[in-house]
Amino acid sequence: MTEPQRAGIDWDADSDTVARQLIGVTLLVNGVGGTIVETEAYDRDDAASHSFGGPTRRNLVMFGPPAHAYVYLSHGIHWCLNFVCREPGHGAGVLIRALAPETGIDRMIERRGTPDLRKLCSGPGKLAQALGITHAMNGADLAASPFVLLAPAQRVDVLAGPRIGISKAVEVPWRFGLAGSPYLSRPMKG
DNA sequence: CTTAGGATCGCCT
DNA sequence: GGCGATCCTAAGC
Repeated sequence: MTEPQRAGIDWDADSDTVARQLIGVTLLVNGVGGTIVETEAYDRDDAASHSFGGPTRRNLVMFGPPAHAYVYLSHGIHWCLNFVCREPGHGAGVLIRALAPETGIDRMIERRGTPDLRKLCSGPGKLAQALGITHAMNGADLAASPFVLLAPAQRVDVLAGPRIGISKAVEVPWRFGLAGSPYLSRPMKG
């Protein structure tokens, strides 16, 4: 096994900085994945964040060390993948909302039950299903198997806008997307 | 113990 | 654009 190229993320930075850095990074889980095209930042002093109000049984991983996976069940149906950031104990994270399917596409089609490439990973619940993310990966180290993070091959054009599906702090522009990508959960304005 | 409400998705009109 | 699925979490009594 060759050592995978490191993505070079500054995990100790603010969650919005990390969310922006993650656009263009290649994410593989057990060899399946592609280029991250959409993320959202969440932080402790953020009414829309699970970590708002301090540690609980569910959000405990958000208060652990950075560069680890925080996985939660949404609406009793969908698993969603987050990357913890900032210093240990802070309670910040980045929701991985969409990626461009590139590696292990057959496996993703099988898991999602559709051959439509645009429907494989264009949303946090779809992405988790396509990559085989479950609660078993909650708290897992992103620097170790089954995760691989690779730095962008070239400069990326990142757009920012309001986050999706929340009822508080709706105007905070902490959603980031790769400009022009057909694999976003929804188009970025501008 | 009870209950309201989700960082979503897909099918319906 | 609207809504039901489905179940866990956290807060309230």
